Amino acid sequence: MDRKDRQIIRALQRNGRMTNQDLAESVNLSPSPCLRRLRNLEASGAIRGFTVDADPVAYGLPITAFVQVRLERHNEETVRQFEQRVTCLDEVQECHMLTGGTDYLLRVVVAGLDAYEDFIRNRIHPIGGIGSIDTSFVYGTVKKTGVYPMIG
Amino acid sequence: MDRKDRQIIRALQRNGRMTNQDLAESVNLSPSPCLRRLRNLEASGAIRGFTVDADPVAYGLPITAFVQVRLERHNEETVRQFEQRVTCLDEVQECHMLTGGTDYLLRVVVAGLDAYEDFIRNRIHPIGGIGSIDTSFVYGTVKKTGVYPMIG
DNA sequence: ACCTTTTTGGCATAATATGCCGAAATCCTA
DNA sequence: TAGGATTTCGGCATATTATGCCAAAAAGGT
Repeated sequence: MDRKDRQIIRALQRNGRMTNQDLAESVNLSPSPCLRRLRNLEASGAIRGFTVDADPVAYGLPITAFVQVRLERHNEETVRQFEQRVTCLDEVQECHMLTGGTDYLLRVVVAGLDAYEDFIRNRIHPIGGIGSIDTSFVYGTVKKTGVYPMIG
Repeated sequence: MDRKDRQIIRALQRNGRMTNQDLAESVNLSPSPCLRRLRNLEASGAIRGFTVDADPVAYGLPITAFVQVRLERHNEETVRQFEQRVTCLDEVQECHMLTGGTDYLLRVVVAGLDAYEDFIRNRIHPIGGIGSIDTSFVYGTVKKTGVYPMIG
């Protein structure tokens, strides 16, 4: 992972579907070595994959919520059960383990407030072992970028 | 935005760089109308862009933090100033406005704990008008997907 | 300075995207 | 439900792009 690899990543974070020729030009390489670097970044896991940034409202998911979850107990079985079940829920876009007061932070997308109530009651609570849930709804996004800061 | 458009979005969320021919096959269309739908989704804003999912650790950003920010006052000038300044900070990958106890939730990536301290002291605090900052570091990610749940 | 290893650039071929056309399907109205 | 208008589709020709291979240049070590 040298300076050129980071340039390639940043260029693709700005436009993940740009052609290899444009990518090569933007990092001052000819197409051949540029494509080889890209494939190496994929093979090494530095590039996990490519995605599309779709407007959730246009898609039909107008509600985004951040959900802070605390477990009742932290024995292995409770933790394992929670993580395994949460991974299977399509509404959960992310689930992170956090330092501080809460154990997990989830980002959840749903079609409406009624769908959110259904999600909490019939998807989350049945998992069991949950101590507390604290929901914050997103009512505006000031910034959203996938471009990492420059290094070196 | 019909069923096929949502299929296209979900397919591209799984692999944003798949060829139009593979995409067409996965949604049971021939390449021509599939590409036309894709271009329409881009033009309408339903598709905002394409990105690469890069491993921040491999890139050189091992620390990810969620930062909850409350402002001292909520007059227009304080809010405008905060949002304008935060948008310019490369370490800030996301900034959302939230219901509940905190005004803003930021996702921040940095090269280390010292870089985080520098970020808070020399980038965030100088903005002014900030009431409180509550940082939670990510020490594990249970799930991270860009694929929306199926609708219809 | 020499040799080894790695990375690069160019080229030929295969795969893909793009734009345009007529045909099929869908939708609206009577 | 029949008719006509509108939308969406599939196929084809052309232009653009990706891929794999080889020799040359650059980088690194002794």
